[in-house]
Amino acid sequence: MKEQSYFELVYYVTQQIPKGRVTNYGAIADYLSLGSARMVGWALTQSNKSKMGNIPAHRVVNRKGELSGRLNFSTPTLMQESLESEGVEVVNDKVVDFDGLFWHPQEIDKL
DNA sequence: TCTTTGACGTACA
DNA sequence: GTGTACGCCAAAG
Repeated sequence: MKEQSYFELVYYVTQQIPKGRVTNYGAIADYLSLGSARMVGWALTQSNKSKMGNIPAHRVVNRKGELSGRLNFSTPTLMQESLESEGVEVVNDKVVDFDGLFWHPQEIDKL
């Protein structure tokens, strides 16, 4: 992969997240060596604001498995609805069995 | 240019 | 378990 802007890398990783699985900002940031999980959130914020609606940002949650960024979506419920639509149980804005559904970006290298 | 803010995470009291 | 503090880096004002 060529050197791209950090947000493009985040887009790529986010798109590689398998359906029904989730990951967190820290994992992506560490995988891309961004040095800060905030960069991931920043990129995702730009992604939803941009015309790029292909970014499954709803599969990215914080370390606790909480849907911290749902307010940034078109509608606050879109994130939860999308996850539940993929088979991910969400209760009280948190992913159920987050530890079990967690997906490591490092899996991309295995593909 | 400096300051503030942010979809975070870890450490510590 | 909760609240505070700090690091991290980029964008916006």
